Amino acid sequence: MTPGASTALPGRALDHPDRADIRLPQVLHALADPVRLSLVSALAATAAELPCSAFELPVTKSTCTHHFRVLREAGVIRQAYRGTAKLNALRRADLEALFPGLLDAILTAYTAPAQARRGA
Amino acid sequence: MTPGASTALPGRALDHPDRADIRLPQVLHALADPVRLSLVSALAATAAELPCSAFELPVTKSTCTHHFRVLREAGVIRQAYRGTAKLNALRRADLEALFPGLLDAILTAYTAPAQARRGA
DNA sequence: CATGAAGTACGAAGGTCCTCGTACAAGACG
DNA sequence: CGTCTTGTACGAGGACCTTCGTACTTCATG
Repeated sequence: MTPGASTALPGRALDHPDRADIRLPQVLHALADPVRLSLVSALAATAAELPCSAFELPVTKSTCTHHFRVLREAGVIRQAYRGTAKLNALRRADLEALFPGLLDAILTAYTAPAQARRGA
Repeated sequence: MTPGASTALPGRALDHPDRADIRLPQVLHALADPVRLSLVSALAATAAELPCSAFELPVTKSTCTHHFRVLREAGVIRQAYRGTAKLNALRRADLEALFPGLLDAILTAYTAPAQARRGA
């Protein structure tokens, strides 16, 4: 299942798509899920690397692993092991180079969704 | 003004979500499909209302109807009958008010996808 | 009226996705 | 070494999505 992607990482290695292999439909699909949208929003808010356990999600660990994998395989986040934890970080530079303004527009729309909806 | 184009349509009526009911995940999901992305791109390029038959799609009429319905129910386009034809138009103002910059970012990413992909 | 064009409704097949439970692997630590 | 934490792998169930074919409606026009 691992097509020779082993490098010099301490633990296991993870497959990430090259910047040139990131596709817009896949990114949009990855961000079209509420759970993943909240993950990405949390990552963008901290601007740091977070382990999976730092998120409070309404799903189980298995599902969490699944969502992180979808985000990673779409090219939205980068994951790296550090001990038993796995740190997650947004691929802001890659996304900005490929789709300028897209991530910010989505994060803005997600973080401030009420301005045009009601007076709240 | 076009006769009877404001309140009651001459033929059948179509359900459109209110601006306040447009949801980001649904919009992203609607735009995550290559067929629908091409539809939206074509609509944005002409900045006019187009009938369904104006698009050359690799799918049948039934599938085309389905995709237009997904876009309409997500709040991305507005549809109106005119005779036997059905005109489609982007809901740019609504989308821009709810998700500033989102549509432009997606259209830019879709229309000019090769600039940052050089060397691949 | 008859014909044709544009689009819809309905149902079906095949695939994908989200969620979960359970069993397991890798590292930290006493 | 034994145990705990963190996360994975695998499979299953149920829902949803995409695509199509066929029959149908609606409207324009000769």
